[in-house]
Amino acid sequence: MQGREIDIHGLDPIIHERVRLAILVLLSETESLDYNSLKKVLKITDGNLVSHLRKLEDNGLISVKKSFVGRRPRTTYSITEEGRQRLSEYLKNLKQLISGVE
Amino acid sequence: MQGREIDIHGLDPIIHERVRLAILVLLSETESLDYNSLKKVLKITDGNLVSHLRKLEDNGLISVKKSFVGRRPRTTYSITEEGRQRLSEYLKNLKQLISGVE
DNA sequence: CAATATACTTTGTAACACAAAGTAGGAGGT
DNA sequence: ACCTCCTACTTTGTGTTACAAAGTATATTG
Repeated sequence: MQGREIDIHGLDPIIHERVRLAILVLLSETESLDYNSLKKVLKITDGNLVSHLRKLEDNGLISVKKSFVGRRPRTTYSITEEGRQRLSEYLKNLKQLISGVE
Repeated sequence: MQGREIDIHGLDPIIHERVRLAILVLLSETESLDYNSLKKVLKITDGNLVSHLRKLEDNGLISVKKSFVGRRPRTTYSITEEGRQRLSEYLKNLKQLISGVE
């Protein structure tokens, strides 16, 4: 217990939020995902999804590309290099925290 | 990506908070911890710590015992059986979410 | 008697998550 | 021409939250 290292401040609050963590994980696994795919997978409301995406974008963790498929708009999200690194750092700290439970 | 199962709602919001998660992990590793040990390990303010402990207690995840050592008060915290189970369930879902990154 | 320790409570603030409803601009159907 | 649907939002609102700072009661130590 005294030898146990606990660093909650290593858990980036921008990343440590359920929806945003899920988005980053999803984006880290694929090249990119569009808005509707994210909405379907995450099962959350539009307002909710958009605000989390905006926060991730504002923090430089994801990038956004707007295009058209036929005449329909498509917004596509990708994780940035910085996002990948910060996610990795977050996961390192998270795993250290939860390692040894059970 | 379409086969990927993502269930953010399986991540209990009571547990999914940095300080509370850390407290539960710490308590799951030892018999019990007193207030001051928690404060030292977590490096947070009193008000902050107390409020998180209260929330965990109110939700039945930890139990609280008050005693005296000499004439000094000592408050001791333990994880409950329910807390252990809910932490375990939370961790199962969390690990599933972050598995496969990198 | 002053300072320190324990374990809080009170007060305040700024941020946050989330839902519900509304919007624009085009597509497709009748 | 009209209506509904789709995408990707924005706006508005509500209730909760995390957190810090400061104060408190009780007791011990210097």
